[in-house]
Amino acid sequence: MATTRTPKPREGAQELHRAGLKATLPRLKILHMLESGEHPHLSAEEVYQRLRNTGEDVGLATVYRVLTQFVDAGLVIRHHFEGDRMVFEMDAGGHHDHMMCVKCGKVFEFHDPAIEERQRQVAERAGFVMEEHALYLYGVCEGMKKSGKCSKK
Amino acid sequence: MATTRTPKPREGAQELHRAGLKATLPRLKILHMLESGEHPHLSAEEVYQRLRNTGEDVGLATVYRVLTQFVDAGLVIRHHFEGDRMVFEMDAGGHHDHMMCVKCGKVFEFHDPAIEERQRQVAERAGFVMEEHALYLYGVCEGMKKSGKCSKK
DNA sequence: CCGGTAACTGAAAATCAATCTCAAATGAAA
DNA sequence: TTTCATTTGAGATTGATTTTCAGTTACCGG
Repeated sequence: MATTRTPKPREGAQELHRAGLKATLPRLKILHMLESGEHPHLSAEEVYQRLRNTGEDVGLATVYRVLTQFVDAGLVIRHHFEGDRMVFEMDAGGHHDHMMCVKCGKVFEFHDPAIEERQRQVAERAGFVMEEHALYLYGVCEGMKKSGKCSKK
Repeated sequence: MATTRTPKPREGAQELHRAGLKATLPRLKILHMLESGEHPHLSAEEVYQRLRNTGEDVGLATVYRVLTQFVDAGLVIRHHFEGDRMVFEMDAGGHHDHMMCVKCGKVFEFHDPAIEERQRQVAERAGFVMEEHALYLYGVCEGMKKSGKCSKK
């Protein structure tokens, strides 16, 4: 009766196994954090800090390793914002590009089929087989335009 | 009469002064290298190496400093290719985006007014004041598709 | 043409993000 | 459980870029 095994998040385990990864604690924790959607875009450092703040004991190296594995497994997408450290985000399927506020770091997402199509055409015209693209817009978000302070970040 | 490149770049001095910078040897050398257009996209390391190969005696730190000053002065544009080191290019005025071969590193330039316009619209719709954007396409260039070897890089 | 002075430079040290190393810990399968 | 390959954490390492600082150099005034 007292089969009280650790009452842990068995949910994510499936996902990890499907990806060919053992369902270890660090991996489950990180997967959870990204899936929660509370902070869709996180750097390795940020993931690390948040885990620590929650009292978890994971190494920074592990965070980097795991995030890279998630990217390789197609679970997560990695972004390289201008000059910034890299940030990670769950791959929810629907492709989208990003717009970042240079004042507060807030990130907006958007998708524009017309732009996508033009990109394809441009690549083709140049004799390229396009594999991927990175489109980032930088500017000042509504909140920062006036108030000078932004809710996010 | 030979209107070719001035062997001793006294020309650049004007440009530097206009930018509020003293016309020092390292700066003139670097400006010249970028202006020559022989290699439109160069990393700090590459600029440094090329200078050394020409027998010039400049420090790597100086190359980095000068390039950053040029960027701040609006003379040069800095790019951050996916995960790569940053590369610099003269700001010739006409804006353009880049397409890079993931096999050989060759860089193509292109400009698509339609894409630019859509970007502006997207930003506006999101309440952003767009300041800049970065659009990079990655793929396999014509040369690499077949031969497996590319003239460039 | 000749200083004086602030700007500039090179070399070495410092930073910073990201990766690697390796012994210890852990997951999963028998 | 027992085993064994995988995974982890801490710290060392790398590689790019930045900073520090003492020694130059460019440029303005005389």
